[in-house]
Amino acid sequence: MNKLILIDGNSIAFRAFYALPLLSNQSGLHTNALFGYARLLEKIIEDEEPTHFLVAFDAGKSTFRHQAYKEYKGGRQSTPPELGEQFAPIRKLIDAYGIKRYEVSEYEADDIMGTLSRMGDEEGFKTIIITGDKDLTQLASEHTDVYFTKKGISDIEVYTPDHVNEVYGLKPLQIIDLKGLMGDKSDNIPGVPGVGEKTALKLLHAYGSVEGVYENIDAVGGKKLKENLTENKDTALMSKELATIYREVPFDFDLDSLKFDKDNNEKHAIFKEFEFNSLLENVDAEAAEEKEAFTDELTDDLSALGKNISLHLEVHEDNYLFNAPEYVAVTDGSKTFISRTEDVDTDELLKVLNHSDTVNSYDIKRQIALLSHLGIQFTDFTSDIMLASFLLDPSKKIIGVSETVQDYGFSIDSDDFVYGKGRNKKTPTEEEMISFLNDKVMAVHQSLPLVKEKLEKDEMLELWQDLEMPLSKVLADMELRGITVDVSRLKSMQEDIDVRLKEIESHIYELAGEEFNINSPKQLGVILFEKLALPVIKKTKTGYSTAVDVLEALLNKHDIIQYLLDYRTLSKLQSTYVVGLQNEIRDDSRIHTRFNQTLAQTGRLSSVEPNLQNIPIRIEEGRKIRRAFVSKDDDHVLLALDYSQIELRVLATITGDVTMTEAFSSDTDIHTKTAMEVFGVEHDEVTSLMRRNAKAVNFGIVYGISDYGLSQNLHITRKEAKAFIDNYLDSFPEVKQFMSDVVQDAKRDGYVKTLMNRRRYIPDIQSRNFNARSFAERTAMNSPIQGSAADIIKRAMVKYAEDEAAQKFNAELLLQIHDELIFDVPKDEIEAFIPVIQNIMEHALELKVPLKVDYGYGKDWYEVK
DNA sequence: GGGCGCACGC
DNA sequence: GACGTACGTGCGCCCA
Repeated sequence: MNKLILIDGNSIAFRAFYALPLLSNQSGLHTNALFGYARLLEKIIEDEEPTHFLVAFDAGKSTFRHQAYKEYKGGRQSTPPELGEQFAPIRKLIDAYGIKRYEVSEYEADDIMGTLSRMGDEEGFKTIIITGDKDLTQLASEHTDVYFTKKGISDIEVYTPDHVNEVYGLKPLQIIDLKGLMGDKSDNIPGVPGVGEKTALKLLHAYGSVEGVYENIDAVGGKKLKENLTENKDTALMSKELATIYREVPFDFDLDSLKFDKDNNEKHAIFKEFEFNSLLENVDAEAAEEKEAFTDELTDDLSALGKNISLHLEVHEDNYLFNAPEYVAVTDGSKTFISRTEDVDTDELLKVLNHSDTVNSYDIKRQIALLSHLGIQFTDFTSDIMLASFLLDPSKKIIGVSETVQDYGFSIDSDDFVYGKGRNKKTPTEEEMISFLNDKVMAVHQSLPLVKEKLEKDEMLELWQDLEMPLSKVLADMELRGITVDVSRLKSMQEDIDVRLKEIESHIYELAGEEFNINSPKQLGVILFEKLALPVIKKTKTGYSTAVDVLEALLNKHDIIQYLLDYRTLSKLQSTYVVGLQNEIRDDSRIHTRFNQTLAQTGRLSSVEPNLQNIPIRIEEGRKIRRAFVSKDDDHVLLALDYSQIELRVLATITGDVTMTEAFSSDTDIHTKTAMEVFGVEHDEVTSLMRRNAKAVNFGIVYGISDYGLSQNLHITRKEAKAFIDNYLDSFPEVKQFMSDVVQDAKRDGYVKTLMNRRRYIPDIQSRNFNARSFAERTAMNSPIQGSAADIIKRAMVKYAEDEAAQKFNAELLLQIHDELIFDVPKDEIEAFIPVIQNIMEHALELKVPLKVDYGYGKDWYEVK
């Protein structure tokens, strides 16, 4: 039987809001009404199993009732902002459930529901109306129940005609007469003065309706009551009319279009956004029950698979470099091979891979490394779902196959669910793994066409196929190769620093008058700002700030400060680098970092375990760490090549700024040139201070910092910083134009893009919050610059790997540090190799200005400067 | 185990 | 005037 659910959208929102304490999610949105709503929807869907569903909202401020009586619904308290902000998300929530919603000016939700319930009655539907408004009970009928939410929203009172009779001794339609006589405070319906519920019911029991009361007015007892009734006859009749739900709203849709399918929804994503963790678990559990989604044929014969396959090697640990795969799964979309790794014939597997037309996967870099554990050298993957997903929206956190394929409508168990987390960690049985991996590899396989379609639509197919995928293979090589580290150099540094730290420590204790944990900002704060009573410069959320800039401001106030600064520098070196790096050296005397290709919003890479993109260089003390990174042997050297001012060259290209383009074309020092323009002086008049200021402004442009950030860098006021930026923009009008254009683009499209079409979505560009919007604007301005620079060096890496001449050399790419590449090169090839790689880098992408690559080489990373 | 303060690079 | 201000990684501390 058809079952139609009609929800009174606004009424339930209010009920849910007042029923629950004020919750909010991490982005600061209040979510209590939303949560109550979601819980109600869950309950209704579970208990009632509706076939048709609609949520009706009040839309118009002026309905036909207002025209009849302008005070209608007057005097209502205004909606609290904490609830107001939830109305739009509530609509989003309803959409995510796949539930239709409707609102129309002129009519109220009551009228929409009244009309639909009439239509339902006529067509033999069972209809349930859910509301927090008793007026609606007038709609109860043989086929229509009215669910009234009492205190809270989960406590429901069901109004059938019988129950209306039990409660009021009336027929449902007489509710209108009841309101006509007694009025309704909440809707500002007046009714008859002096007539409350008791009197009204008495009158209706005797005379049936408002009209009946007046037909028998002489029989009405009580002088005052009769007088009131007589004097307010018009009001009573009007009140009745106002309370009458209109059941002939003209719709441009029929009941059929309200069809509801509980399995067709996007609940998972929306629960995540609102942080409804308890509901999320339900969704995951449901998904687990339905895990027979892919009931496909398992085969133990790899060679039985077709030519278009997806491969997935599974190991739970993050670090694929040092953990061998436990299972191998391969599918062609209809037959799937799954086996424990030790039972796989690796020769057979390699043969199958080599003879396939296409090999699809999720995270091919990981797969390449895992294959190498099996002695299989295979890199010829044709697609990578993970990389695609990242390109489609880099703000989406890449977690795993399950979370990614969710976007393409596949619901499979998450890794966290299968392997457990924290104290619930578990080792799944082989049977569980086979079922899990079958889902996983099938979901990866079946996502591919959808992924490609989206990439095509967003014009990123090329970026994916010709840049990110080949880059993944280059990065796999680099990770597997590692960089040689001379542990003895770190050991001797460690001993040296240990001695010096102890020495500094004793000075600090002496000056403080007691021993304490210098590494604890909390304890240090007490010493400095309470015991030594130094002035508090800055506070953090949790107490006194003891950051470098604070300490520097206190330098001349107390002798302890210099020791603290030295201690900080040395202990950072010791813990993170000298000791930290030793812990990462493997049996091959090398460090194997991993590059994350799907994290940084701008398209940059990042590096973990360890991070080799932040090895000290600025301070001599720290720079010595680089002595530990050495060439593979005495016949090799390390070669470092870095792009000079790549971001500003990109900026010159994107904006077409004439002055800047000219400066780069003639290889002028860009910071000096900037100073000349900003300060309006000749070349020889640029002081070192001017150049430093200009350099900081350029830095700000590249990284998208605010006037505040610039003021902090230069130790000037925000006003002065703003003046610098304004001067800069006036000096480079094309840059100024670009900055305003790109913000407009972001507003229009919702995203900005790089020279190679990499996107970054900027939703906050529309924000009413000044800070959020300002930040979004700077992001819009900066992302194309930094992102294009990332595109360029990535392209250089790929071109290098694909360049026949370059590959003839025995050079090995070791590291990428945003604008720099580090190679290990045979000594006898170095002179010949440099121009080849330099040329590749400088022509990775043709800009309007030349790209310039500087280089240095030596026996270790310190020497390459 | 997670949040925070801090510091390193680009 | 708004009130927190490039990104990312990793360390030690501290609290649960």
